[in-house]
Amino acid sequence: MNYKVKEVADLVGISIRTLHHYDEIGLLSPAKITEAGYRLYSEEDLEILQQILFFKELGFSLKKIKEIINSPNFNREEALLQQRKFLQEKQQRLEKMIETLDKTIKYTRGEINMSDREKFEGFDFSKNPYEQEAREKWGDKAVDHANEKLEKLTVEGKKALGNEADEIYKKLAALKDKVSPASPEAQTAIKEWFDYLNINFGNYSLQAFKGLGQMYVADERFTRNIDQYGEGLAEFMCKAMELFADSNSR
Amino acid sequence: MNYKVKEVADLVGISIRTLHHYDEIGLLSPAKITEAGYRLYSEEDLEILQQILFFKELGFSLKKIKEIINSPNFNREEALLQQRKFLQEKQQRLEKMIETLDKTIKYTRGEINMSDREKFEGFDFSKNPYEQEAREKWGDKAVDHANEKLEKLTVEGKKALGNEADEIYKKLAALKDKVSPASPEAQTAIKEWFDYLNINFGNYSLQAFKGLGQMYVADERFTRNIDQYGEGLAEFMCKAMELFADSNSR
DNA sequence: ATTGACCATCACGTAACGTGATGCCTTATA
DNA sequence: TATAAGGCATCACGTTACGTGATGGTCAAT
Repeated sequence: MNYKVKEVADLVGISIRTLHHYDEIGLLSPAKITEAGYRLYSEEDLEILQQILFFKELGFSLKKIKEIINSPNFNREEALLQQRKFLQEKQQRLEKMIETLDKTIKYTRGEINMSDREKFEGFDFSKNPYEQEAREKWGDKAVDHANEKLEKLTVEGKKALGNEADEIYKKLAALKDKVSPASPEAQTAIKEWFDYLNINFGNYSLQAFKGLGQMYVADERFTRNIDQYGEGLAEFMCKAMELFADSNSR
Repeated sequence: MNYKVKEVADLVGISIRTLHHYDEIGLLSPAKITEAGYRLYSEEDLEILQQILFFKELGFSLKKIKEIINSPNFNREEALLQQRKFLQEKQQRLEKMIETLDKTIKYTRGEINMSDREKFEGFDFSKNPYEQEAREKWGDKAVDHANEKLEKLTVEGKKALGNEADEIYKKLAALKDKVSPASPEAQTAIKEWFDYLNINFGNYSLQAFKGLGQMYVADERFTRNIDQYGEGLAEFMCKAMELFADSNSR
């Protein structure tokens, strides 16, 4: 049920260091940690890891992957279907490269002629060709949408005093240098934030709330907006939100 | 006829910086440089670049690629055929990943069950799976390392008589003007050489053995050393080694 | 003669780990 | 039950393959 680092590494064919790294950057943290500090990965962790590796195969950066799987409108099945499509496209690219290769072989034998352009058909090392499409699905539009609201709450909210969000931000900004994210004061303020979001925008699950917090630090646009209330506020909130979600679930 | 950096970059789909980088590390330097210092790439340069990118697609490091295409026994057509094979293997890996993906989709829908092992079929992010094979074809550090020792064996071996290597060299030197490299006598002596190398230095594949033979004539230092036992011995051995490798591999 | 697109060379930055070094944990075996 | 081997953890610095400006020369067209 619970895998240790080496077991996971051997099972999926990656290095232990890679797992450490993913933990470090918060991309994939093990479900449990023993008293001795050993990482224990659950079956669900494995499934997230699978997702991560599919995206990696497609050339996404870890940062992007993190954004995607933490996106509020990320959907497992949709992602899998999308990845299927991408993998097929990649296969076609490979097919084209093989054709180019075949032509080149004939060319070196002097059997045919080949233009310089033809010599590079199927090649595309420029940019990740899938990113644009993925961005439309999970990235900017969705994020922008959430961000728009947030911007109203931060930038304009600053002017519109008496705004509840503004008050909460200020309260948190004042707390962030004095107490830890785990402190009762911070957790109380974070609960206000949680309730505020649930009243004003759809309903946030604890999981989604935690994900949102991670977005605050993962996505620059959020970070910028939030940090207007004080440098490091985004990070402080992220931690507080995670703690809040973890301690209130189960 | 002559392409400037941006033209190459656009044609191939890589960045200008990449070309600069390849020049810096001596992987691909332009055929010409203008007075003003502009890089001008020839058609041949493009073909080398194509080779480089094929290898890159297969996950080889730039260092490895440099070693390969500078290897004395590098052969353009052979490389292309090898790459074709590798690309096809990669395609199959992708195929497997897609199958895994399909299974996973069904699995998330609860239609089927899936073991943790199955969830990662087709994955292999561990090591470059093609490197081993390429290593045998074009040789690598391990071979180079053994070659250093070999050099000592030829130079110093002459003095340390009774040395087995010395005996084999002498036997071959005596044969080279009397029989052909394909003769049973020569092949028997060459087999002794092959066994000797395998006993004394790691294990030589037949491919590596053949490559080593080609090195004897391609690299002056080897030629000089070997030919101390008799003019033309290096060439004789090269042919004998190639025949030995080809007839024993089937 | 000037402008704008292109070229060059630093030189520092970054991503995704690799690679020890050092020390605690655990488990099979004597 | 002791002990040794193998696994795990955390630094912390190294590496690969470029990205990203900054700064300044070059060239063809206006």
